[in-house]
Amino acid sequence: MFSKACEYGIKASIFIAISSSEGKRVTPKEIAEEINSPQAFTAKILQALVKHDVINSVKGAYGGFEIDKNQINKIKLAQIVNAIDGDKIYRGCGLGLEKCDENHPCPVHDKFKSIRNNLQFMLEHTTLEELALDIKSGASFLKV
Amino acid sequence: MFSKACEYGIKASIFIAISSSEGKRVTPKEIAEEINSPQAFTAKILQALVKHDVINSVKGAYGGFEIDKNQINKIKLAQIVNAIDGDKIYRGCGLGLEKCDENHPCPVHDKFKSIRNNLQFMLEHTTLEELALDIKSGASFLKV
DNA sequence: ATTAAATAGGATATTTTTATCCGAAATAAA
DNA sequence: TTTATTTCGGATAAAAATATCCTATTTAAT
Ligand code: FES
Ligand code: FES
Repeated sequence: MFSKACEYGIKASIFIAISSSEGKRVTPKEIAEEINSPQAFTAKILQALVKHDVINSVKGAYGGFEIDKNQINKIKLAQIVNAIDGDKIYRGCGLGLEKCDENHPCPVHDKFKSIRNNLQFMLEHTTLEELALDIKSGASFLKV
Repeated sequence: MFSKACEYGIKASIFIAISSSEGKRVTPKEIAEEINSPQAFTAKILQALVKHDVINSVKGAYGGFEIDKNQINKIKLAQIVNAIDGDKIYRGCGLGLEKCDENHPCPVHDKFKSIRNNLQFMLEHTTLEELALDIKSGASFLKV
């Protein structure tokens, strides 16, 4: 469904959101440990998220990654997925035709489109805040 | 969403279904042309579909691939996906946790599960026959 | 200024997926 | 029986995704 890079990106963002809500910046090392991901690869993904203004980075000593506290309830999963995997989830054809086109649909277009719309709606309406809250309360987990 | 191999497998199966309904066997060459896929790679996928009893192969001159005429309305997309990509679509965690587990859910488990269930239902209820009919009538397309 | 800690980013390596190639085995027709 | 055609299956090759490594740059504290 999502690429590994995207999975790491989502989990990392949730962890950064939690830390930022507690006023702490975090390093790629801490993040990788918390979400059980390869550190250097995760660092690359964090760069992409910074470039797309999902998270913020502070260079130098006492630096790290953070998210503006009052942005946490505004950031949607869709932004993260879009920053890393692009919009091929929405634009691409489920059977690999050049593009998904109402006027030249593949055999599963209608059925696929409805599922994809559900996915899109979910991504566009799920905030980092709600996911972070579930982690904090122990209702969900970032690793194992 | 699906692997390339799976996309080719689905499109190939639809084309074989159409040909078989007209009493014709087809070769990997014809299939690859019809679905715009790499021939040798497609042939490998056809082998997997044969092994999983989705399609039938006849070796030797005048041989090729076919589907038992009165099976076309019984074969579900789920069988093809399962033959090629396995059951990781259903079993796997959306965020890459070791397994998708109600008692140890990832942050998107609930939301993801409902979408995945829709997908599963769609795959388990869509037959090769209905997809083949749409191609025949010109309502959908296998390439470009 | 110097130092230590941190991100940025290029280069490279590994693994997985996708794709190609070729010879062996099977089969129908001549 | 010979030949032509076709699937089967193993061995590679190429491309993409994932992962690692190393150096440069930035920055806060001393
Ligand atoms: S054309 Fe294939 S999903 Fe729309
Ligand atoms: S645990 Fe992640 S989808 Fe179920």
